[in-house]
Amino acid sequence: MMVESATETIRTTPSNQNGVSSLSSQSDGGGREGGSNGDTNGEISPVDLLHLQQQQALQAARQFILQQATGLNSPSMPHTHITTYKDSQMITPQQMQQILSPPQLQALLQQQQALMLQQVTHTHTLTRAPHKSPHTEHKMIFVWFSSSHFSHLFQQQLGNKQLAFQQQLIQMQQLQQQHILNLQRQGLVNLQPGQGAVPIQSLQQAMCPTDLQQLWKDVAGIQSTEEAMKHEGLDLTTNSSNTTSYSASKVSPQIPHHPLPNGQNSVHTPKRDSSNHEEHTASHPLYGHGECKWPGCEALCEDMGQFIKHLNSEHALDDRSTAQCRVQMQVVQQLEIQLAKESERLQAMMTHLHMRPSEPKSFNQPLNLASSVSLSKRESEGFPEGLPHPPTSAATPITPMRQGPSVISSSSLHGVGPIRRRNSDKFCTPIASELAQNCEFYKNADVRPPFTYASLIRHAILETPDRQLTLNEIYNWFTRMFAYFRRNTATWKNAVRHNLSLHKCFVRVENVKGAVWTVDEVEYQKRRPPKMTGSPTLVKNMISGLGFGSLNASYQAALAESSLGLLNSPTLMNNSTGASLNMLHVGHDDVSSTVEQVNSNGSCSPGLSPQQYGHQVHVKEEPAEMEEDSRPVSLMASVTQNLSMPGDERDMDEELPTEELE
DNA sequence: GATATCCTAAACATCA
DNA sequence: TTGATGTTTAGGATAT
Repeated sequence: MMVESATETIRTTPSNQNGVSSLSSQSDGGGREGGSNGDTNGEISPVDLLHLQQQQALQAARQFILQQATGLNSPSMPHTHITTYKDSQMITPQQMQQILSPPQLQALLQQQQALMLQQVTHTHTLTRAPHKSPHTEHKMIFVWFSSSHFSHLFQQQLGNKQLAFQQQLIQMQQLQQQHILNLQRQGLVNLQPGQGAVPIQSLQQAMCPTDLQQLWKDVAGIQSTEEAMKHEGLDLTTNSSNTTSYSASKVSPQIPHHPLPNGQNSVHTPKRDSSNHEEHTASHPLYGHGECKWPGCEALCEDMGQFIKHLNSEHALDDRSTAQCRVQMQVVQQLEIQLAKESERLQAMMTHLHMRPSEPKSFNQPLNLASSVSLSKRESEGFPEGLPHPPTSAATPITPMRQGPSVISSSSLHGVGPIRRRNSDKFCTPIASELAQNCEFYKNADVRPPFTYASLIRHAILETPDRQLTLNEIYNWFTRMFAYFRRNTATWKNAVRHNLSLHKCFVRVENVKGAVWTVDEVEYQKRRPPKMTGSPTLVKNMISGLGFGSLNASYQAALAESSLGLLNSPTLMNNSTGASLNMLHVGHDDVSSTVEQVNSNGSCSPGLSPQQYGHQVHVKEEPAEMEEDSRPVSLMASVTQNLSMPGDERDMDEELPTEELE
């Protein structure tokens, strides 16, 4: 048996490693793929991209020269831009993956978009005004001044005065190369020597999505500068004749030029208050919140009419608009490519995770699946909008990686299982919600649930209307809910029996139909170390600082908030009566157990009175008054109870009996 | 390192 | 006698 146990440990450990490695590989792979995207995809010509880059470099250089000629001291000397990645707000690919959720995925896509833009507009940032935040400045390391073509042009064009600038460029170039080499060593950039472009994904971590607008502005700024230079007789465009120009003639015919505002026929009433901006947004995708949504514009327009005028005057068909449109098109294309790849990866992941079909085992004892489902729904409804909702069906699964709850990504796949997962099990993982959300996953995947046997047993019992189960029913619940428990029968059944006998919280009751097991919540809560008592900050820190990486930040916040709600409740904080209050150890099995109990026993079981939650018949060794006090420790339920019964004072933390476990 | 918790394994008892 | 159920002990692993 020990051998079996050992092998099991070995078996689960790799699953953990696989999970981690999959995370890593996913992220890393994404980087590689992203990098190759820009190089190999057929929709965006690498030549075009390179030309675009060169053009941008030239423009930046022109602007730089202009500043030099006009005595402007460039605020953006190379050394001011090249910063170490430690300075940036980088996160590791693993971290990024762990926190990845649908909304975050959206942010990631935006990063992709920003990176695309950066590839096109990076160089001009060298001349950026000093007001630019350092966070953005550090991203300007990837420049393409190394282009020999660029240098050659400068050799021809620049006079003696510009030679100094050229030397500066060379220095910049060297610094950039050094930095790229450093990045290569860090594995952040997969660059071949002499390769001009940096893989998009490699830039990902150095790019802040919030700079997207600024980048667009910068694109516009370059164009404006170019126009200004033309006016000042510094037009160098003729020297870049062999580079891709932004002129309309160079734009591919299939490029959907931005619909000209001339054709707008939906001019609305000229004056509208800001509350109607959403309507405007709906009427024109480039107008919203009283602003022009043209990339990099943000011009304020009071109404649609003004916006139309603005659109006609500022964003007419010219070189700049065409270039911006082209860039935007590339952004979209890149996003589409990336989305396709991510979707494909997601599909592969789901296929992998569900490739093992659940065993065709019939369960002849329905165990309140309906209530479980309804509970699941209620919990899901309780999730903040935007939070990832785990799979509710095997047919439409969501990759566990995206799940906010820690079940799969941080626990199961990490191979810790129900065993020795105190952190998540006690403080973070709401069993009910986790099970509800990942119900199908656990039913189908041979993944060990990250809960203790005691927690699972308790949940199984509390899930039933009468809060009691026979041993066999508990068995069935385990096998029904978890594919993992459909094997290793002897092991876990023994463990179940062991837990039932060992823990005082499980009370054996002689019933009509035989012996059933119930849960003594008081005892169950006694098991919990009196943690997270008092300080809301402590609660939040505990929740957020326990290292369950996959736990969505919002989800953590939600949990913390729910806990805070309880802890901040004056009525709850000023309790004083005895036993029931022991239940309010908010720590332990879960801040969760709070949530979990809410769902299991509180609002989700309308037909069940609080008293029913406790032991019902022939509870051995339990004081009669216990039955009344052994209500669920649900935070919400407690809050509700306290609100509805102001006189029912309960002590939350004080006078908690010391550990008398076992 | 001590302690607590949890898991696993196993032996044993009871009962239908 | 057998299997299910229940109790208890022991040891290892992990986290605090």
